[in-house]
Amino acid sequence: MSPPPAARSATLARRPQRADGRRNYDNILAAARTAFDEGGTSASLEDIARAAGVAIGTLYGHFPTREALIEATMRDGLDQLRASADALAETENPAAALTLWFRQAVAHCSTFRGLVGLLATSSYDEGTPLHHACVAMHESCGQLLRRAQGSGHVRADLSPDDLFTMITSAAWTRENATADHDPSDRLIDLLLDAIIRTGRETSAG
Amino acid sequence: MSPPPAARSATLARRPQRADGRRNYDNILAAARTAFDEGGTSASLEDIARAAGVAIGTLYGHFPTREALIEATMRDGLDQLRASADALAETENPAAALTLWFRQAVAHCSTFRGLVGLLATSSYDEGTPLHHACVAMHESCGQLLRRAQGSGHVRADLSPDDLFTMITSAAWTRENATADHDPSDRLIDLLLDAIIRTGRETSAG
DNA sequence: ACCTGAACACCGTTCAAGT
DNA sequence: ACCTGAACACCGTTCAAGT
Repeated sequence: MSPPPAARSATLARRPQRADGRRNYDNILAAARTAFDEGGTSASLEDIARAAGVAIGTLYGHFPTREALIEATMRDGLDQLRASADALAETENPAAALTLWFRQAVAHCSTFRGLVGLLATSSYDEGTPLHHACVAMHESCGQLLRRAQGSGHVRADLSPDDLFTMITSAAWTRENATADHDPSDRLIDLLLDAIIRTGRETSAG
Repeated sequence: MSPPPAARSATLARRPQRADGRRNYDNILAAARTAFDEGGTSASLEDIARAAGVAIGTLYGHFPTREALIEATMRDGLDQLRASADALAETENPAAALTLWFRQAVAHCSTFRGLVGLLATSSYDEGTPLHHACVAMHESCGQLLRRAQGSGHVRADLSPDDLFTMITSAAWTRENATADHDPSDRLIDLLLDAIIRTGRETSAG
């Protein structure tokens, strides 16, 4: 009765087989990155198609929804973020690993204006293109958090979800920052201060 | 050479003198509150005009920009928030006053989806309709913060701007919450934990 | 398998004409 | 002073026709 697994990811963009399709796909993605970078995730799709040199129907053929296009532009970056968590989980100082990854995660989530809002709503909404990315981020949060808590440097009552909320709220603050005034770094310091207890057991508890 | 004070607030909506205009103004405001409540601050202005029983031109006549309309729907609420800060500044427990007002401020800033984003960008952008509200909030932050810091219950390196950033980030988190999952209360607790030091000097330091 | 662009729907905003 | 609604511009989205 339930839909096959493929149906869940039916809205996800896939790089086409044919050479001309792949070229268009890549051009649209490149144009989208530029447009989202300048105008946020609500940038005009017609402008993106025009900049990519394709008809608007071609854009929709590859990316059925705006969110699918956004997801595709972020896929590599979010894969990198997960890889970074895996690598940091092997380093010697769990608290330092957590704080470093926290800052990386905030940077990734504030890549485009509007992105973090999508991440926040995708987190508990299965079937959205960005849901998978949110699950991956939760897993990375848990991975680094458990180790940091095990070493006694991070308050034990903190959940991966708490960490995710802190990251997205800081990313939203950065998203709204201007060159003149960016309170996000200070907010990150305050948030990390709230959860990290330095100078406890030095290492292997 | 600089424009007269009136020019600054030229974009602010004013309740008209004539009876028919005042009736339309009030109807538009009521319709806007309903629409923003349901669809966020990007709700259709044509729908609002229709619900208010006026032509679209009438809406623009009273509220030259979307932001002016949003500001008008929030004016009373934000005045109340300032009055609440003034009242709480007279109570005996400065730390309790600060935490209580913090929660009230978060609630006000998350009245409509999209509002807090406007507040964040209006904060350092003079001439926007909501700038005055942001200045008022900063003043309330400073008022309650100074007293709480004076009593030794709040870390001394915290600025009114830090507090404002914390409030908006929590409000954004609430804005994106669903009935199933609202991490904003927990985030508020973590943020307040980060700045409040309970059990120090009990009262008059 | 993929591309095209006309067609439709919808909305923001302005403004000349009205009372 | 205030109201009206047609007019224009712009964009999202679909789909029949093409290669």
